[in-house]
Amino acid sequence: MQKRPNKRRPTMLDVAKLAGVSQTTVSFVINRVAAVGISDETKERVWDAVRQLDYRPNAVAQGLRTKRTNIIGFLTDEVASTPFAVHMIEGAQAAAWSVGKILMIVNTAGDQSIKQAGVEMMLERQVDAIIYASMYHREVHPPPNIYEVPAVLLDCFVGDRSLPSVVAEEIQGGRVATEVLLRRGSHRVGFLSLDHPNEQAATGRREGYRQALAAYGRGLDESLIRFGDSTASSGYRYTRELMEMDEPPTAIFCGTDRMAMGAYDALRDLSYAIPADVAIVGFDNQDVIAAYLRPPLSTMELPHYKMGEWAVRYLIDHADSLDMVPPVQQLITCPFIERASA
Amino acid sequence: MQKRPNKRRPTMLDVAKLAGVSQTTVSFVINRVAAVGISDETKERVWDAVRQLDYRPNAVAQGLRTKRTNIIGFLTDEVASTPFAVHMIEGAQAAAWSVGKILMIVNTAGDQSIKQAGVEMMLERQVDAIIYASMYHREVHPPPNIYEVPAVLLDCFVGDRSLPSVVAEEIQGGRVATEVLLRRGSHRVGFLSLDHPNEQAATGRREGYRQALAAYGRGLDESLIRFGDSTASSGYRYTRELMEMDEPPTAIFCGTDRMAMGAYDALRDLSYAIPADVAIVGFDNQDVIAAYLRPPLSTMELPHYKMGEWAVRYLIDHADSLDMVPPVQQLITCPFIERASA
DNA sequence: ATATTCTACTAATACGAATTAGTAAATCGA
DNA sequence: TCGATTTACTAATTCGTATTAGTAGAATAT
Repeated sequence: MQKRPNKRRPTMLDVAKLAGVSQTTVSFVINRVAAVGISDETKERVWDAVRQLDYRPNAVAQGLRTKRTNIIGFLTDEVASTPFAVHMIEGAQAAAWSVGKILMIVNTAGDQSIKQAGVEMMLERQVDAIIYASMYHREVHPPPNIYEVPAVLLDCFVGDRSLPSVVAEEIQGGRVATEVLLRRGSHRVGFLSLDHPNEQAATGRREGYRQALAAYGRGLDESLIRFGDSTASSGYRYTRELMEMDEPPTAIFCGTDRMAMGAYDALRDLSYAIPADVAIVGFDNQDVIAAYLRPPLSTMELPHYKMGEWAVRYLIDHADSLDMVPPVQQLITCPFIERASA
Repeated sequence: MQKRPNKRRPTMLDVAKLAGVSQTTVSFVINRVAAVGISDETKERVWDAVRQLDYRPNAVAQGLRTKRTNIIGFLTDEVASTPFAVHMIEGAQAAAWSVGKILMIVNTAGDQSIKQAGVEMMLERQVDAIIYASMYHREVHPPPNIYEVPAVLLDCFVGDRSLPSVVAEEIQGGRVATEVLLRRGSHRVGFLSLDHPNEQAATGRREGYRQALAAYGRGLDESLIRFGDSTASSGYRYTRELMEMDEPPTAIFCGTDRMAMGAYDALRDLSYAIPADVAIVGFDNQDVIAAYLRPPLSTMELPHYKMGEWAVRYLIDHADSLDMVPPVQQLITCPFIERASA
């Protein structure tokens, strides 16, 4: 049986009585209100009573009175498909915790009506702000009632840029990844691209690839590019295609680590050594995969944790001034994680 | 700029005025209090006013008055190290959502003092219940104040069984995994075991392995067992060791999918075919890995989602009776996911 | 000595909803 | 036909805290 004491929790009034002062005084002491004079002796008595009763403030009552709940709503779409993106939640949670706030999470599983209801529920619960997170960088269409409260978009953005947002710098990531490959002397750099035409995660990395090539005075050779989804199978298939060309690439930039996982298998089946014959750079730095492939995968890290942190910090620092300034569109750099594949 | 309307949200009193009734009546209508007679016509007027003003109840005020917040606290340790375990959160969230409740998540990053403070914060916020989740099955020591509120342990348990808990049936999982291997005729089944002596995830799977062997009339051959941590490197090293024995195993039960990932590499390096030469069964059914190894990995699924669901359902169904019954220790079966490695 | 300013508190109220205890008018019962 | 019900509401209170507006009494100023 659960030994749960059923006695009513003490309130400020209980503390006040025990300390022989008014509830008002208790409130002043506990909240360290400086503008009011309370003798040290009284303060001591109050704190003693607090300790004796194990008094704990009722955050709900506080919330009602002050109209601040110190709760930040966190709305996500499909976490399932991208478990590594939970680092966004971790980052946000840590940042919130460090300033005494807490996250209320609703996972909408990609269902638009639940999104709407999710925002609605958060508003009912008087969250101080909302973070609307996508599990991969793309345009989103949050329910309109999100504008009722300070909000920031995490790893996504709205078409009219009417909400602040933090996203990964996909273009820079794509560029750096490609440059790493180019720099080690590969003249033919293949590219396994994500095929979603309207998602930044796909288009940004592609643009970065193009820019790097251009910086090295090369044009885009369409025959070196393949489009697929973010799976190992897709990576396997297209890597084989690439390597079975007359003049196969000597390096491949894989749009995601999962594709890289497939690429590894294809190269192994075709007896190519990594990185000796073909160098590989991935994207995402997905735990569980990147560090454990053999050889360990060099890849671009998606700064999920940092983005999560940034989102809540921004909310906390600019809660009041949000409607005074144009919504920031923040980019977070993707660091290159060097391992052994390039 | 964020187009955030600053007008005060309407309260019940505003609705009441517009509808020409008392606040009490509005409350009765909105909450469909049957015991009180309200004419249909009046109800209509109230609902009209609600719609006109876009009235939305203030859950904080409700919480203060009713002493139920419909918030369930969810305390986790290191999510980071086991991203696939977020399915527990998903399951819990979905179950909560389906009955109008919501999750408040705090990630303690394994720090005991934060755990304590986390529970404290949740109690301050008047959560209706707390779920204390571990990212892998083991004994835990939750802060004592958790007993102040209905609580259940998720993928963990306390030594004195004083709290209800849901965990994966590790023994059954280990047994089934081994039986699958035995059934296909392998006479020598190797085992890559987790080396944590006091974690069920380790000991349970080991015990299952032993039971299966016994059921087939075999004893434990210690030479076929290796102890390592849950990484691909560890899986690689010990699989090589096993396969370089005089009489190598013809099947290997890997304590985790990550170990299996390493085992695949080792077998490939030694030119053994999976499953023809060596059959493999993993454990966890970790997304991103299991389905994408080549050949796809047969493995035991850790029923994270179900455990998460169970936890909140249990809390909801038994909230009042928790202190009347001995704490349930619920086991959830690990299903075998057949793919191509065994 | 008296008006003024401090010092150290307290009384009263508000936050937004739920709920208990009524109440006026209509309906019923015999 | 007159008291008893029933119907359809409303007034007042409560939840636990923060905050504004006071208020005695002591210290200071003039």
